[in-house]
Amino acid sequence: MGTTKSEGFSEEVNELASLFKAMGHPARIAIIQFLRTQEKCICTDLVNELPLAQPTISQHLKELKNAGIIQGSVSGTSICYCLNLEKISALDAFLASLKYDQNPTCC
Amino acid sequence: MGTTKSEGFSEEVNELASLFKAMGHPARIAIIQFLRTQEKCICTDLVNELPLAQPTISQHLKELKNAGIIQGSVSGTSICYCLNLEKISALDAFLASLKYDQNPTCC
DNA sequence: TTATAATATCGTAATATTGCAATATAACAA
DNA sequence: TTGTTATATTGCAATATTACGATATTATAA
Repeated sequence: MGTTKSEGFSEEVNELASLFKAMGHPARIAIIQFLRTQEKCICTDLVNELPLAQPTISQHLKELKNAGIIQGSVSGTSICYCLNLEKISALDAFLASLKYDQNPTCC
Repeated sequence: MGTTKSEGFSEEVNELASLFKAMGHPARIAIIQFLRTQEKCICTDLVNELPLAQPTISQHLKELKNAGIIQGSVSGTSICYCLNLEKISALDAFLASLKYDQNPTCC
């Protein structure tokens, strides 16, 4: 136990869950919000922006990257991280569908 | 350590993170998807639907409820759980805003 | 009242996550 | 080369999450 049980759930459900999970941390939401405002997104800026140590931020960036929510391209000594709109759209589509399919007679 | 650091992040960031976190589990996504299709949403149905034991499902329902993503109203021996569209919309709005604010020159 | 059915809570073992200091790596500058 | 700057990795202690059996609770049925 302690492990999340993924067998018995559809691929789609597991994929959505892991994307939401990747966004389920304030540091990672803050990173995403920051990326949105930046032309060039360098990790040093984040170290100055977030109340966390550099290794911790690096770890959060890695999780977002593993989930496919951000993409990073090396650019000399620094790295340009950007949002991957495909994944964002997948989550957005799921949430939007919930709004429209809602049974109005329930609760 | 081990605790998520929430000081130093805005209220909004913390709230979004905790909503995403609540959705970051396959069982909880499956619950949400199931609720969407049901007129009456009773936990017993979920027990037959999900590959998890009843106490585990009850626990996941509680987490969704604590996050405000679902609402439950007692109805005799059973409970009618429903989606709270307000929270769903908050997440949806956040994701939608990411799509539109994206800097096209980045990456 | 007693039984039954639906759901919640408790306790606990297994595992995962978080945060950071220390250290490594990699690219560029002097 | 040596230094410097930006980022990643490692190792680890503290805490959180997950799953479930056992048990409690609560509402109705008999």
